[in-house]
Amino acid sequence: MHIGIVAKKIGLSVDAIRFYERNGLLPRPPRTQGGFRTYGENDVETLAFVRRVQSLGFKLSEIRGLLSLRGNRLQPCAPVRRRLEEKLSDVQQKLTDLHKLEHELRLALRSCDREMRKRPAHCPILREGSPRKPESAK
Amino acid sequence: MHIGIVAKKIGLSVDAIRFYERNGLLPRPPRTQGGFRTYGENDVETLAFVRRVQSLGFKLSEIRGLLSLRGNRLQPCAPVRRRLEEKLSDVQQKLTDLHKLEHELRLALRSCDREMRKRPAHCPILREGSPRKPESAK
DNA sequence: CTTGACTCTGGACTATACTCCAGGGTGTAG
DNA sequence: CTACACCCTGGAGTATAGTCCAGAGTCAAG
Repeated sequence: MHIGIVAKKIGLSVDAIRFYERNGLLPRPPRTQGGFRTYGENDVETLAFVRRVQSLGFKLSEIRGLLSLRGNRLQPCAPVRRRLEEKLSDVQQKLTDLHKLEHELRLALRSCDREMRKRPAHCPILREGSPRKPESAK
Repeated sequence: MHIGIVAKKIGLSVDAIRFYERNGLLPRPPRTQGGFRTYGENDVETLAFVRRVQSLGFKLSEIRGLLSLRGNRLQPCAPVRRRLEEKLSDVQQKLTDLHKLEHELRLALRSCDREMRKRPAHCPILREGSPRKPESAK
């Protein structure tokens, strides 16, 4: 299979596949005399695996680590589990942060609303520190 | 005030302040004969504002927009409100996405756990597509 | 005036995950 | 054999928010 076929099969760009190869996410495939890459089914599966764990929030650098586990004859669950747990706790941290942010935004909106009813042309958010004035006093 | 003092006051690096200036987040201050930037209190306030809205999740490019509102004599709440709402809905979208991701990760962990009890050396995550084998059949 | 701390500019570098390009070569159907 | 689609390499570019650097100049105290 030439690279374009593989790209179509898994919904990646040709460039992305070559990029993965350069970055050690896909082994260097055999070439034709002319230098064209020739892929087999297992390459397609590798790429599918990459996509899947990427959708679980793993970065390419982390996926490299997973792929090396995958290359062993024994495929122990434990290290994978550990990585999944780490990722889960990252996600939970982000959720916490975003919840806080949501709260902050709601507070800001509320302060906007209160002020808008009274003095709609004096936004309390904007007035936290005012811009350089044209040299009025002193 | 020289740049270093301002940097210390608001907890930014000197480089960051110059970076903000280059990117239109801070007006170009007057200079000494020797070319040193000289800042006033309003610059400190502007920078404090930048930090604050940044902590609300706004990017520098968005902050530029807010700053231009801030420059008006009238400081209408409505456009600020609109931006806050947009940001809130972005955050909510991200929360939704992350919740989904959390769910996916839990599923993956569970499938790992089930398998680990039975065949601890055959991770189901890794086995979704297997690596290139040394040319066995065909 | 000397010294030491500070500041100036311009440009390169960081990480992430790719995309896009030119200028050339290859594969294959007809 | 000729098209034409496809592929090759290497390098540049994208967005984000800065950091770090060299080499030079400046400020303020003593």
